[in-house]
Amino acid sequence: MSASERGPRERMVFAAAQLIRRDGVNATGLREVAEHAGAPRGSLQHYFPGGKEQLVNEALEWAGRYASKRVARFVSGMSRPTPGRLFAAMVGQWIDEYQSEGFAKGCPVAAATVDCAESVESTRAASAAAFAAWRRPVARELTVMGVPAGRADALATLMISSLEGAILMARAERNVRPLRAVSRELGPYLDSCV
Amino acid sequence: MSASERGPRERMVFAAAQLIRRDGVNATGLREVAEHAGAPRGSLQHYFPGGKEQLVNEALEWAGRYASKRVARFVSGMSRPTPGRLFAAMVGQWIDEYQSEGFAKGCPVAAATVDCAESVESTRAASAAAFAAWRRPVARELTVMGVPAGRADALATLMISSLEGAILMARAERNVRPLRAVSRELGPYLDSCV
DNA sequence: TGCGGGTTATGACAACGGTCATGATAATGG
DNA sequence: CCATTATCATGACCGTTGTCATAACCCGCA
Repeated sequence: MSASERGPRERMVFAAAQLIRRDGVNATGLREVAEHAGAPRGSLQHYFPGGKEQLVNEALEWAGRYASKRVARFVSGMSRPTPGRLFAAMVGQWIDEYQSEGFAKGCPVAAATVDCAESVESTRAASAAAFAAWRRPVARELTVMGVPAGRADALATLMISSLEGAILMARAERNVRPLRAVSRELGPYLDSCV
Repeated sequence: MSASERGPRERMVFAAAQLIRRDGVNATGLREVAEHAGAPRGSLQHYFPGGKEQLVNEALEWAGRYASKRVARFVSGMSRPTPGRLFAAMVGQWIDEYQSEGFAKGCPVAAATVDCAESVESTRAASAAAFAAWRRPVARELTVMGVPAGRADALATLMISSLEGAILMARAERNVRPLRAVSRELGPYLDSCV
């Protein structure tokens, strides 16, 4: 998740995602995004003629792709992957971040859903797409692991839901306890579904 | 959850909670809260000298108490309560609301966590308190149902996390599918923990 | 009747938001 | 070399926000 030195456009999308993660969509100013990306303010209207709405939606797209890639990487890095181990890896990434960097940031898709689901239709759709882009590879990996096709999608939904909720509670408590709890409680059950 | 005809102070706290549920904390204006509560704008500074921060925190307190009461009511309304049935009731309340009133509103505690966890310390603490006020009675009921004391809190955390995440996904998708999925998948497992 | 508190009402203020208009500069290609 | 696009830079506009100051109202009580 490094702020890689791509073009200014990508940097602004990335910066938007990070600021949304921390403060939510409405509290994230465009001037702040530009500054945080080391990009000129004028570039915003050039690269994102659709305004803040477009920038936010692209940040969600980015987040969906990122989550999807992480799932594939988690599984490919395991010698004998199981549903519980995949879930532990997904949760573990958040535990690691919170322990090493503090509880400043949450999930950008959750933030966009909370802030825009009712007020900005295109962003609501982008949130749904991001969740789907995340859930799809999880479900696919579950079927590869032996989960019946009919249950894979529901289990993937359960995994992502539990993680999202635990992220919220962990940030509120400033404690990784909720993340550990869902990982420990749900992991064995997921493995029993193969 | 009726907008009962209490004093104007309670009405404003209630209205704040509802608007936060819909638009998040930052997009909820104080003028809008007063109007929505049928209360004069001047009353805000009179009843809430601590400003928006105090109002939001009290709305979270209200939400925590409300959730706590609901849990007790769910259990007391069951002839033979089990963990899975309690979870189904908690999820079912959201399914019912979304099917009858649309997907406009989410959980106010989630909204406050997303919007204020990093920017307003007192509100972060209020969010944590609300989550705790919700989790405590759930864990207590689980132990009454026979769940080992050592696991009750973790299972309560799992239940609330899954519900919160499913609420987010349901709002994004404008579909109760995620709520049904977590209810169906997690219910049997919860019952196996007695 | 008049006093005094708890309320309500209204307007102003400073700050900040997203957006747009307008130029300046850099890069590119004929 | 020029011209045409791409990118950057800056300032202004208008709406909204939270907050505050001020004053009027209301109603029980003396």
